[in-house]
Amino acid sequence: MTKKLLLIDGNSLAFRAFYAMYQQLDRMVTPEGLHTNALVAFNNFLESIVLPMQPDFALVAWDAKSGKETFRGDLYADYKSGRDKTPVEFKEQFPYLREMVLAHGLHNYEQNGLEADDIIGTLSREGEKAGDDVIIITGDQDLTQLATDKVTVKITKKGVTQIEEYTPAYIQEKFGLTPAQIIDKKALTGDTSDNYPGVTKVGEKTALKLLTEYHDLDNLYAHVDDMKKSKMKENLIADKEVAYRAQKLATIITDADLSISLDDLAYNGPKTKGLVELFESLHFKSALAKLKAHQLVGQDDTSVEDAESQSANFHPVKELDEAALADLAKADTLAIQIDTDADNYHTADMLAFAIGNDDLGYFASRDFTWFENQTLRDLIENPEQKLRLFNAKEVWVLMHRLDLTLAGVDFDFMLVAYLLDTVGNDNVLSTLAARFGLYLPADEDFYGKGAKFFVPTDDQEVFDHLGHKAEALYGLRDKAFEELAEHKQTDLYHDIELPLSFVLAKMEAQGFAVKEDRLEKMGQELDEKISQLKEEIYQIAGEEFNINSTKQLGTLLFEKMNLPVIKKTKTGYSTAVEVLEELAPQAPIVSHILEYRQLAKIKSTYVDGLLAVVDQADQKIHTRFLQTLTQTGRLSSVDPNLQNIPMRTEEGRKIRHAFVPSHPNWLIFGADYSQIELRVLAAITGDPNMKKAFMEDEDIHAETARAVFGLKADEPVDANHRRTAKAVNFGIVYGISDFGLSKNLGISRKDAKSFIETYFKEFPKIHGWMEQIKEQAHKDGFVETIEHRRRYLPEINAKNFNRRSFAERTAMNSPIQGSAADIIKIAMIKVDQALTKEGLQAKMLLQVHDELVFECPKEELEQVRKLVTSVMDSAVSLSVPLKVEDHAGPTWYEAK
DNA sequence: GTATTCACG
DNA sequence: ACGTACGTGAATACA
Repeated sequence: MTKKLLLIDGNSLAFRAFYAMYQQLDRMVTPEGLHTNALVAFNNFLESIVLPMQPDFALVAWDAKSGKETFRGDLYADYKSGRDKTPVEFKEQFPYLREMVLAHGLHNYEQNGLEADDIIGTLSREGEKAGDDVIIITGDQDLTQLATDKVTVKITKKGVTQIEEYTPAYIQEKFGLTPAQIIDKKALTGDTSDNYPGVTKVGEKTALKLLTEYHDLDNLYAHVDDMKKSKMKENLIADKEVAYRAQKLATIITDADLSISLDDLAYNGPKTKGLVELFESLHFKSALAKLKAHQLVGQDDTSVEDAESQSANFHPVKELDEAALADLAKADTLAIQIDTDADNYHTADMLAFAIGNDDLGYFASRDFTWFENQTLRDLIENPEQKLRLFNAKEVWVLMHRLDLTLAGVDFDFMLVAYLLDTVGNDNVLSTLAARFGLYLPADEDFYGKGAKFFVPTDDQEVFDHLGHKAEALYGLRDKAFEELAEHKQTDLYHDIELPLSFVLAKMEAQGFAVKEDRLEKMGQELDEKISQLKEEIYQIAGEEFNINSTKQLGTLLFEKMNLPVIKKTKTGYSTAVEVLEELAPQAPIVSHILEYRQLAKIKSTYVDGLLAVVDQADQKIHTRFLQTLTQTGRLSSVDPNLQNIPMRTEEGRKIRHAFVPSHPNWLIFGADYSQIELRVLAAITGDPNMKKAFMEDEDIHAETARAVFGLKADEPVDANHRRTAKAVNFGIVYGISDFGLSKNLGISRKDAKSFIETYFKEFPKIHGWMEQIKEQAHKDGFVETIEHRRRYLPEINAKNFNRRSFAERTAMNSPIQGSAADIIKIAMIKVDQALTKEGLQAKMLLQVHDELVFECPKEELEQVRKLVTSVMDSAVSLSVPLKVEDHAGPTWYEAK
């Protein structure tokens, strides 16, 4: 059988790898200070390109370390000179690249006096002679000269994992040249990157023309005297020696004397132990996780030698039976895992569950009628039996669907992992467990994703998958709690996040009642207006086009109508609102487009979008709050997002008319914190001027205007001053920059800068805090909220100005936004407890960052109002009062 | 899958 | 000199 020989151009690929991930250079550093971007990309290359090839022989060729001492350097002193110095961040990765090659089961080779090309050239001819199929992988087009019917040259394009295949036929098609002519083309043109010249004034085009006519360099010079008189002819004759020197420089050696032969290059697959050690030393968490998980699933074949069988460390997983359940029912502590076939646990099908602990073992089943069994029901509802799981909120809702109330949760690994590190959190058990050195196959690998989702037909495989997850959860608890304690986050977890997850679960299960007919009627009215606008737009444009396409709209406005280009995106013209608003006075079509956009958005996202997710069983919308997603501690809301229902425009706000109480004679009640972020800022900075404004319950933006514009205490503040001051306050909360403020206010950067300076003079402690929090971030690498919620800022010390600046603004914003999030979370837990304690029927439905929405019987309104507002404004004790405003009405429209 | 736009706090 | 305001999710177009 034909053997496969793989030859890799190490230097050119490593170089590509380094620059492919150059943007991430600052982020990819080991604790020891080693940059790993090229290593990561090179590893991806080896895994995704080399591994699947399964060659019989494989070699990575490297340039000799002393680059100049090749015959090419002797031939031309300036060969490859004038190149930029190799960055140290790249150089330091070289030794590890070679180790990586070995660990992946390939061989390294380099030889004094030779470049990687020459090694590859020589071995490719040897392989060809031996009848092998030869594959060369490189980032350098020069190697295409080696292509033959048996030798394919693969060149990476864009990074190192996308590849273009060069066969002689493809080279002919693409360049119009044979592989040998590629050398002669360079003889004529020279090579700027290797810094040697060709014939004067001959470039790509001329060379191609000459080679088409004369085929090769020798033939060209044999006939050069017959050429018509021209400057080019003179140049060719004058530079004949230069051309032949360039030809030699460009020719890859194919008969070098190497101290290895093909037989030394046998490839037997990756060396698992070596890879594990390397990945550990390089802190390649995800590669390590993948590797170990791979072993666990048992997908390893002979290509992996001495695989340590980690799966032996897991208990066997048995099918649940009565006897086992009886034992489990007596246990104090258990881990539980339930798998579903989709993310949305309100509607997903439950696939299987596993339960157990290290003493009793792990048991699983695909039969959910087990949850009709009283022993299991009692276990789920018993607060004394401590459960360890992943995503308590999800499990609560799933149990709720089975008419059970989950109790006794002690350890929710998803919450804990989020609190420990929001940055690395992906809400996936397998990757989070890997951070603790515990390796599991990922659900995506086990089930597949999207259209390829498939539950293995072998139940035992499924039982193992779930059982191992349960066992991982059981084992992770102590170590994870220990880290929580080190972060001083134990209270944050026990007193805030864990109780909150049940409050949220109840809110989600409760749902928000929706009048579908109101949405439908709005939809019809919108449709009419939208088609009218569409007609008018087509009329003015003089043609029909897709108004939703920014590309087509851009062509119309900026090419056909020649309107001025205000802003560009990376793919073309920007047609965003601020651009269109600026253009509107110049062309009447633009205001029509703006109106069309607004209405189309309302129709598609809100009318159609919401109608599509109304639960037909109860005419309610059940969102999911993501509790472990945002970097600041806020919640987010999906499927649908009920935290961005329109409010700012009347047209959009009407959507809220469709959100109603779930019972007749009930009301929607909303309570929101007034200026919570600025109050938090005043409290944590302790700035006396800002605190005073809040303690005296002044209009904060007006007071800011007085301070910044030097007005007297009783002087009236004009609207413009107040607007400016408000923008400055916003800017302060976002981590101010003069650029951002100037853009927002449409003023010069100089003016913006002077506003900020005056602001900091008037509120000196705010300035002091801003400086201090940045310094702390630089020192610690993270910032914290009032409840010790932590946000790491991996780019706080980046060399790249943009990335570093962004991290610094984040350092200022996160403690403010995050502390506000802490406060409303505490309030939610307390409100929930108080409503229960008072025996009220009112239900909390939504949280929108600084606002809570309830439904309650009309008769309860006054009591609920007092209870909610008082709990909210006393949720935490700050040196600044919290203020709560409230509204009530028959629909959500009126309750804000 | 990425980019753009726009809805909210 | 650098060139961005902070935090989200969903719809649509387009490759």
